Amino acid sequence: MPPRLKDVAAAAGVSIKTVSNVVNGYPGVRRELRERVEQALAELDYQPNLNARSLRTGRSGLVAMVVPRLDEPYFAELARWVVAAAGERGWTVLVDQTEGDPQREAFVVGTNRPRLLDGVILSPLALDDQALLNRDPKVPLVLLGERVSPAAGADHVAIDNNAAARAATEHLLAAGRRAIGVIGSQRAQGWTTPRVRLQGFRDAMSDAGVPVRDELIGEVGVFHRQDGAAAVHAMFEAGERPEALFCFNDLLAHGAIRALADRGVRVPEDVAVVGFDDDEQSSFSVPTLTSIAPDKPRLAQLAVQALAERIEADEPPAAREISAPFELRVRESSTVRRTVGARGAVPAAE
Amino acid sequence: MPPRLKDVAAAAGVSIKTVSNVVNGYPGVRRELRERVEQALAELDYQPNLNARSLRTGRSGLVAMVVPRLDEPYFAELARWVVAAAGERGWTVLVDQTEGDPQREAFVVGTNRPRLLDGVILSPLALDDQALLNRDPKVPLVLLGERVSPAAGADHVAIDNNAAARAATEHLLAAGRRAIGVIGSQRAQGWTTPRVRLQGFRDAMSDAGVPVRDELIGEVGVFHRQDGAAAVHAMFEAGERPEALFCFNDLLAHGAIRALADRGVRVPEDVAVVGFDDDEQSSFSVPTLTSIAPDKPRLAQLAVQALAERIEADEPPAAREISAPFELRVRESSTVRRTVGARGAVPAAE
DNA sequence: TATCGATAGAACATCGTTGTAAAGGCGACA
DNA sequence: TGTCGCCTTTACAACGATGTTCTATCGATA
Repeated sequence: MPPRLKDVAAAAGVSIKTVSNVVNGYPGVRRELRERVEQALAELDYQPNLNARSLRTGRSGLVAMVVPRLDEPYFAELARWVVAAAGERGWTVLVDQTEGDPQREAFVVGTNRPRLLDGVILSPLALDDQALLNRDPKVPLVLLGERVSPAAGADHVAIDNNAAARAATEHLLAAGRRAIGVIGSQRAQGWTTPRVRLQGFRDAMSDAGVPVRDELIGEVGVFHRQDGAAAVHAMFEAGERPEALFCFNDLLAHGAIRALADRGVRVPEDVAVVGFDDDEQSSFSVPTLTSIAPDKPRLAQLAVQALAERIEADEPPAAREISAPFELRVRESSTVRRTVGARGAVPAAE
Repeated sequence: MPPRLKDVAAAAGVSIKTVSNVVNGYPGVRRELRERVEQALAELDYQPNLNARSLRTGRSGLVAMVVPRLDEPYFAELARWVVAAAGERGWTVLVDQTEGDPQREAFVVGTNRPRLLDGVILSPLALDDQALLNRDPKVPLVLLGERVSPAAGADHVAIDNNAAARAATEHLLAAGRRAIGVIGSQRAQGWTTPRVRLQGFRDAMSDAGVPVRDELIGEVGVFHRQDGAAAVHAMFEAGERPEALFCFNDLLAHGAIRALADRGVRVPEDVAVVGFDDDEQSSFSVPTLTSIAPDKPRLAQLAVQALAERIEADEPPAAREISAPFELRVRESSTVRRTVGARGAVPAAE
């Protein structure tokens, strides 16, 4: 029912191919004809059929952004920037969620969602090297966040997690805290992000000559608020009294702060808390949360750019390791709370 | 390069169409042949080319979920449920953001993203009736959330905003608060959601015989945290001292609570706060936030179902008004705070 | 004026799939 | 044994777009 090239061609009195040439901006169409065709295009309100075009050309202009869960603020914010960056290239983004299921992640990279996608940006949680090696090497793939083996032929875009964890820890040390714990270790799973962050923490503690107490390494199942709260309760019920907690993401930190409030423990007076991701909420929570802020727009832009290069390349290029900057945003949760009643600075608008 | 029906047919020694029949589960293929074909399918790891299929059938299995911003928790949670509900129907969801731009919203409904989509679920912010009337009536459309004119030939799925606002207000009245304000009025824009919620508030106040003071109607530009904070600061700087604030979404409420903390005003002792949307954060904030909780999984399911019915119908059915349940979740921000030091109940896991 | 070259436009095949219609095989009945 | 009819399978066209090849037209030059 919608107009086709054929209809436009009939209206303008030219061949189908000439209309196609006009639509695609090819040179070599006489001005007079071009104008006639353009008028017909406008009159019929022609819209190309993308399925037909992509069947013919092999390009769909569609890329997938795959995250564990859309309702985790970090991924939602990241997705927002990826959609924006992809839009600038004329791409449309299809967002999918894996719920952290390894099978679904493997599916995403293993089969080119039947030829519908030009490429995939994946934020894996559970994906292991094996699944990546089994993947279809024809699907341009960029990993955003979690590191997997660099041998897998996919670019990897992330911040330097070790350096970021060190920065967070050094900040707490500089504030005079010694009994520093972490929330977010995941010994059970083989995932790399928590491992790298934990290593950064240990490095900083070791450099400062402060011992790490294993009892202050809080284990979690996943990185959600309730896991952060549960880890804090477990730690305190075991009799531990940390002076500071470095949480491996902001959700864990908010859960931890909530649990501390439930126990009547003051933040930051009794326990300083630092998070990771700098979710927007962290600028508004009570107390506001000190956090590692990855440059999300830049991460998204780099991922989209890397994907574009892979899509356009004839031969799959070698896997690259691409790094984005981060910064530590110091807020109330790790500093001495300002006097109650004083009007604080308005949190920086993001 | 990937195998086509043609390749499978050659491998199995049958015609292309027979393979197609097997792939699509049509009856009337002899068992022996079917098994031979299935084996060939498995050996070649055949995946149908969706572009070709959809060019031929006119169905793509792709629907769009269009929201203002993915990083607003309410929309992110909703999107999560929509993706899940659509997945059960075998659909893939393409998530897009309008940033609240009326032109982009109009574009979404005005042109069938060149024939790529089977349908659209739209959470509009700024869309007006005019744009809806101009839309392409061929694109199955379901509106999720904001109400627009029912004449526009699109189904509308939402909770009863007036009743929800009344429930929130009555809860504050029942707690003995009288000087109740709202945060989230948007007189400038013509959007309906804030208008309906404001009306529900006025209705409840009027029913209770409590006067509404215009100075306590907080205007905002958009529904973000910083707007909630700014509205509170403006209200207090004008010398107002409300006993309670009904915020039109949770982001506004979190911003408001932050602003109250900056001013040394206690929540809920001095000011009770109620939000709307029941974002996950609201179960963990300090204080936890009382909020209207729309049944999001149900909203998503109803929207997907309504869309499916529209897609399958030959004639566009009449526009329907579909309602989902909500409930008021009472938490710390509107009740007397429990004694500091006591261990509170663990927030209900979602 | 005749020939050549360059350029604009058209005809055709093709991408991978599925609907339609026709062909093929088989058993049953007369 | 011949014919009819049913059921399975095949051949063909079509969805809408684009790359390739070929033809027609025009102006310029000898």
